Amino acid sequence: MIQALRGTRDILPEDVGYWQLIEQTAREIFTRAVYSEIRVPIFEQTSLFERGIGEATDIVGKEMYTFKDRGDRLITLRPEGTAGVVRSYISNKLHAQGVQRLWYSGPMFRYERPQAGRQRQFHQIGLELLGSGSPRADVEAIAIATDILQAIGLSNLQLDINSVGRGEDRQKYREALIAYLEPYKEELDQDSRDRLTRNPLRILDSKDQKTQEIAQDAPQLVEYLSDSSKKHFDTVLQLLTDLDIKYQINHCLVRGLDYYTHTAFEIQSADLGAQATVCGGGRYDGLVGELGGPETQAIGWAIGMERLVLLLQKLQESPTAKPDFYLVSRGAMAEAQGLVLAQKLRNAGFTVELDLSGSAFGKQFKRGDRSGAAACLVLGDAEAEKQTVNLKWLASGEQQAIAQSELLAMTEELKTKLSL
RNA sequence: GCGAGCGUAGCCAAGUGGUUAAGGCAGUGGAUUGUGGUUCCACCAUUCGUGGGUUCGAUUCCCAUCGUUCGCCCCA
Repeated sequence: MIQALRGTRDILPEDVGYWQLIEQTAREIFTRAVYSEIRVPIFEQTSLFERGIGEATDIVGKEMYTFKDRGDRLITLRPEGTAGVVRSYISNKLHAQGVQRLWYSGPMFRYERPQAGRQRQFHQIGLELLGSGSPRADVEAIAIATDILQAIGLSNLQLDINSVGRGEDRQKYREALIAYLEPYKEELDQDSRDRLTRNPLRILDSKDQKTQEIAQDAPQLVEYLSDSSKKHFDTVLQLLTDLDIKYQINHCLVRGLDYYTHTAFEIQSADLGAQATVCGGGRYDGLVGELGGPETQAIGWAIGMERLVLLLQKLQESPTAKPDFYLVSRGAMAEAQGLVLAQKLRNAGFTVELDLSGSAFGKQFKRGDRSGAAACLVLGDAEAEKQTVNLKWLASGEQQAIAQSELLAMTEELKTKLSL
């Protein structure tokens, strides 16, 4: 048997309702803030991600799906959305049109060990706001994220926020941190020792007891922030308070992608396992310039769809569509008329499920009942002969014979009855 | 990339080194050849993820492999 590749998953009809709920909610909220959808390619030149995300990051170093195509081009399946959107912003000179408010959704690919809430092909909805350095831009972006999460019914979420400063601030801090930690090298846990040169900021977040103690007295990133960066951060926090968005400052919060500057944030759920982050993002004022565009200030985030679905599954049954009518028919003439009637009702705006089995009426009713339909439409030889149809409301059992033409003429009445 | 657990039907599962692998849900057919939600009956795994080994004999023990779950790492 051919099985789906490791870390990929089929989203089956029984679950697709969750996905549609999330997508629809996000779309509405984006639209209200006048964000436009952008659709960019799923694969790009490998160098885009190397330059954008950073050569030293885990994502680029060991998680990308990279291959050569038949034309010998080095290609990578996108591991995240921002680099592609920024590339498009530059290629299409969108910067010439002022501030760009964009959103996207779709699959991303990372070669990781799968576990709950982590797959190799996973899906994100993301926002990118390009062309503004205002703290209000940061807060608008964050507010849209919290609105979406709230609108789909999630609570018990926590917003962690930090400022990672400008690239050069962070570089200076990084050096100071390494200088501080170096003497303790032997006392650090194995993971942290490995991170010392690669990603020292993450050491502050280590779960190891001893490492925690050492990290207590380490220099703090805030001390290295420029005055303007501090001011920006303070304003962001003030604006969040104005919007009544609760947050927690987390000085250890750093993001794994090199392009972040100033504001960095994560939204986590306590109801997930180790993969608790449902939304992550931040400001990336250097990226557009880095990739060959004009210096442009920007902020963005991405939501992990699979993780949201996991949370929703705990909260509610999968939203499924129930038909208004279930059409029961038996006999050649009746079945032909039934198909025509079903189509006409559908065109009039009703959802109609057509029983194709040709089995006994009893069986068809049983299936009709299970479909959750409000009513059955029954067509047998007798009805076909007279061009009528029996309308049976399943809740009450009440049944009436109606001319087919009349049924189609009473759509308003039916819609009222179905509360459509 | 590292550590640990798991893998019996579409789903949930019981089971044992020995001729025929419980049960439930779902599905299909029938009781009821024109009327559902209840009930009853029948059917539904030559096979226990896959490959190899040990054994007279393995779904059961061992190894490998694939998948999955949890944690580390990383991240959405």
